Amino acid sequence: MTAEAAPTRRTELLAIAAQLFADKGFKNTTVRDIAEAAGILSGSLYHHFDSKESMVDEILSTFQEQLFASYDAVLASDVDARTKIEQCVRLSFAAIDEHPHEVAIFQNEAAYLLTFDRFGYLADRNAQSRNLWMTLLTEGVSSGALRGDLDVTLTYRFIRDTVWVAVRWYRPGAGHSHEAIADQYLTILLDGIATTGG
Amino acid sequence: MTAEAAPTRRTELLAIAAQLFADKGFKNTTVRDIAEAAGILSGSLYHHFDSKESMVDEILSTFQEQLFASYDAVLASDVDARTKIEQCVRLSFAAIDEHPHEVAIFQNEAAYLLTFDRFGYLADRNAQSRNLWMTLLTEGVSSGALRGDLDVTLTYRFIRDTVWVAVRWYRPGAGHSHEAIADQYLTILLDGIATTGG
DNA sequence: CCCCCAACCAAGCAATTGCTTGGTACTGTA
DNA sequence: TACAGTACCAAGCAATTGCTTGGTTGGGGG
Repeated sequence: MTAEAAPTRRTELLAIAAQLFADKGFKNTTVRDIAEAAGILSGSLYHHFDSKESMVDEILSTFQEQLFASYDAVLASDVDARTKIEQCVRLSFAAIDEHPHEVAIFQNEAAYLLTFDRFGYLADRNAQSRNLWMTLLTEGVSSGALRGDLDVTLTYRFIRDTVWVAVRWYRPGAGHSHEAIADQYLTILLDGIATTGG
Repeated sequence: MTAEAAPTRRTELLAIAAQLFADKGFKNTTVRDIAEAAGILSGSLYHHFDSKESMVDEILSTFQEQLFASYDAVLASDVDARTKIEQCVRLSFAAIDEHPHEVAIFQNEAAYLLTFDRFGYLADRNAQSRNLWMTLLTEGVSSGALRGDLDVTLTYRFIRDTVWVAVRWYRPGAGHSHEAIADQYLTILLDGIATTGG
């Protein structure tokens, strides 16, 4: 359905749609908005796509595939849990840097899109992400790298939320680099903001 | 405009609308949805409110007023910066517990609503909140209670995001209490998740 | 008994929405 | 020259949207 090497125009239109979906929301973006931004009429979009839903679908599924492939690479590597946690965090901030629109759409629209059957794969990806973090955190605790009194479920949620919600304010090429942000965040997460011995 | 002791029915309708706005989004909730949930016809809503916009407006402004009043109480108290930070965090999780719909609406719809003049006060509240946290964090750093190498702007964003985004998964009366969540979060924020001496 | 008024209904209007249909311009290939 | 395929236009339809209008109901105060 979505397969093979995409022609240019289709990809262009998806990028335009992604930006609008990210900025104004899916429901709040009309097909006429997308068409106007692309310099064509709204009906012409249906030469390229079945529906407005198909557009978000293709945007999100393509992104998720890339993202989880890079998570898998980290998991397969031969380092300890704490290092894997660090790498996953850095990787997530890098994803925000490279695909801000896609991340924003997922953050803002996932709950709504999940009410449709065709977006069930988003729930699967959520579960996959949850497993990943829970495994790493549990490993970290039992190996002694992380504090024993951690509630891993809560810690997972805090990490997930703080990392991804950064898409709301992070702008590529403005202020901090995504690497610098990841550094600061990891410092806070791992060692806290209080002075030691407080 | 919004003043004085509210009659019962109006408040009921606002509560119904708030739940729908929080669950499905403002744009994605129709006046017919609200009316149906209230057991009346959509036109009858306009006996109580000017417009759909007026409903969110009243929901959000009322909540923000309460919230910032309680922040002010903390700021006026005579304790050190670190204690004030702790109290503000606890207070925020308590707000999520007591007004989950209002918090969710503000989190999800603020960006969109800010495109209308009438919601300009939301930007003012954001600035007010930013000032509050930046002041407390800067005080904490200069008094030596917080680490000197902190980027206070980034730290402010991390705290703000992590606290408020909890509204996405926190459900009053299920699993952890909001106090327990605040405890865990403060532990992580202040002392980190790594074992000391790592 | 009358009147008032808050709360609501019944019906519908104008605008906006996603999407369809039938046709046209242009480009490359044989 | 004929043909095919891509990318688009022009026009409009059916459904949904927020909101309006004029009228009805039922309970409480005088």
